[in-house]
Amino acid sequence: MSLRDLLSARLGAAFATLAGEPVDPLIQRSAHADFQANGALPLARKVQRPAREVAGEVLAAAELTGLATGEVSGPGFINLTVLPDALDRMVAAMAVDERLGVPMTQDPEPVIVDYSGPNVAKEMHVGHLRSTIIGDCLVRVLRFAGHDVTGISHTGDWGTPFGMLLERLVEIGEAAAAHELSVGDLDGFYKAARLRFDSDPAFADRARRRVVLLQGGDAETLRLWRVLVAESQRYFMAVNEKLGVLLTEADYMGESFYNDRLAEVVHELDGLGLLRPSDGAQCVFPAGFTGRDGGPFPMIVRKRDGGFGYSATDLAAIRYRIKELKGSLILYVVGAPQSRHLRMVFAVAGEAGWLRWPVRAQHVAFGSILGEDGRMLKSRAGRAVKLSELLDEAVSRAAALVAEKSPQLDPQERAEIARAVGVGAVKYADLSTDMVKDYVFDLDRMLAFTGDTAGYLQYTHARVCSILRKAGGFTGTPSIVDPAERALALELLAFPDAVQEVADEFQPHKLTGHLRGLAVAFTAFWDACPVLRASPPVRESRLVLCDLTARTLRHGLDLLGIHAPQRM
RNA sequence: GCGCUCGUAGCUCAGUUGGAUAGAGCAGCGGACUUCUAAUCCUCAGGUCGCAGGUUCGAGUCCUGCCGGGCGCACCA
Repeated sequence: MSLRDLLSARLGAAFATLAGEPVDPLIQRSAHADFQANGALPLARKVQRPAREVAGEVLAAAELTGLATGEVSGPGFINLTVLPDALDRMVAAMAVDERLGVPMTQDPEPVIVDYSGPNVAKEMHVGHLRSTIIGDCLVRVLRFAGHDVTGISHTGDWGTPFGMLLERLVEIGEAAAAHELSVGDLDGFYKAARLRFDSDPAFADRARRRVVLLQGGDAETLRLWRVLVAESQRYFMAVNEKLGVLLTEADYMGESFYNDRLAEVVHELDGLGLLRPSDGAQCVFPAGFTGRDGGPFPMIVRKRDGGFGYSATDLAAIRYRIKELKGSLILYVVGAPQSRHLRMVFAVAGEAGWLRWPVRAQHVAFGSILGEDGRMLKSRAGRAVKLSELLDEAVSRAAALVAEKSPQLDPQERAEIARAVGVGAVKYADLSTDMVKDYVFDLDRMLAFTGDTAGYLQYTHARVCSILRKAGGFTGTPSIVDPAERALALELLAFPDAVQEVADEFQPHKLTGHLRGLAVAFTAFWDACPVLRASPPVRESRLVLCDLTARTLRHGLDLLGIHAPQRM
C-alpha cells in the first residue's frame, strides 16, 4: 500500500465512523504539509456543521500513531506531516521490493488493446506514432499492474484499394514490388498505383476486376495479396524494432481476418431485428445518433452493392474480442476523429447484447498531429513525415549531442545512447501531454534535451548510476533527515500512485509528470546532499535513496517504453 | 445547422470526483563548475485561466449562453 493509500485508509476509517458511511478523505500532496485531506469540507456541508469542527473530530478519531501528525488548517483542511520513522520504514520497504511498491491488481482481467493499426502498402506516418507509442505504454502499464493484456494491431489489409495495389504489383513484377516495399518506399508504391488508377481507364478496369477476384477468393490473386501483406508487415516490424515497442508479428490481425465472420455478424444482427434496409443498404440505427438532416444516423453494415464496409469489420472485431478472446476491457487507441464511429460500434455491440457489463469498451482518443501551419497533417495531402525518417533524424541528432558531450565513451556505446535518447525524445514528447489535445509537430522541440524531456530523465538516471558505480555497494538502512532527502523520499513513495493512475485512467502523461517531479527532486538532493563524501551511516542511507531513484526512473521509463542508459 | 473536442504566462503545456497564494519547461534578465556527470542548479520577471452570467463557504474545474480553432455528420477506411 502506498503512503497516500495508507493515509487515506486511516483517515477514511475516521471519516466513516463520524459520517456513518464511507467517505473519501480526499488526500493529496500539499504545499502546506506533506499531504492534505480535503474530505471534511464536503462532509461538513452535508451534515450542516462547521467544517473545522468536523475536521477536528475526524483528526481526533483517526489512528495516525506512528505514521503522521495532523492539524486542522484554513477552512477545514487536515494537514498531514509524515513522521520521520514512518518515512524511513516505508522507504526501506520499497527498497527491498522488486515492484517498487506497485501492487498487483486485486481484479486481474483480460484486457485487449487495439493500437498502431497501419495500412498495408502505405507508409507509417506520424499519425501512427501516437497510437503505437500510447498503446505500447498502456500495454506495459496494464501488464505490470497484473492484467492479462493482449495487444492487437488492427491493420488495414483489405478493401477496394487493393485492386489497384495488386494490379500495380502485377504491372511492375513481384520482385520489383517486394523490393520497393521492403526498403520502405510504401508511399511511392501507393501513389504510383493511385496515379495509374486515375489516369488509365484500362488499369482502373483491371483494378476493379481484381477486387472482385480478391473477394471471390481467386487463388493467384490471394497469393499476390499475401506478398503485399507480408512485405508490408516486414516493414512494420522494422519500424517497431526502431521504435522499441512490444508488438510482435502475432499481434497483427488484419481486417481480412474477419472476412469469414462478416456474413455471420450481419445474420445475427438481422436475427435480433436490428437490421433495417435504407437506400438499398443494410443498416443498424443505434439510438441517439443523428445525421446532418437531424434524422436517425445509420451504421452501414452491408453496402448497397452487397459489400461489407469497415463498420461490419469493426463489429465483427469487437464481437470476436468479447466472445472468442474473452476480453473484459477493450481499449481502442485510435484518433479522436473516429470518436463517433467507435461510439456507434459500442452502441450497436451493446444493442446486440455482446457488450454487456462487466465487459467494457473504451475509446482512448488522441488528438491529431498538426503541421507548423496548425492544420491537420494528412498522409495523402502532400508531404507526410515518414515515421522511420523522423526516428533516424532524432537518433542522428542525439548522436551528435552524445559525441559532443561524451567523446570518451566508445562508439558502440555512444550509438546505443543516441538511439535511446533520440527515440526516447520522440516518445516522451508524445506521452507527456494530455493526449486528447491536438499536437503541433515540432522536431526541434522534441529533440531539445533540456527541460521536460526524456533526455532530462535519462541524464538524471545516468548521474545516479554514476554515484552507485563509484560507491561499489552498500548495506545500509535509510534515515531521512535533510529536507532534500525528505522531498525525494516522498516523491519515490508516490510512484505506485502514478502507475495506478495510468492503469485506471489510461493517461500516460500522469506518469511522465511524476517521473519529472522525481528527477527534479533528485537533482535538488544531488546539489544539497553529498553522497560518496558523507560519513558512513549517512552515506549508506543516501545510497539507498540513490539506488531507489535509479530503479524507479528506470522502471518508470520502461513503462513508457523508453530505455535508460547507465551512462550518457 | 447538429454533434464531439479544445481555448491557462510571449511559446509549449500541467493543474487529481470543486479546495488554501493558478504551477512547470522553453525563450528573456542576473548568478553558480579546484566539489559524486553543468544534457545541471539558483534568482528575477512574466496571468482579465476565451467572454458573460449562474450554482456556493469556495469555480481554471460544475451549469447556461455566446466567441474562436479543430474534427465529424450514408455506403472510402
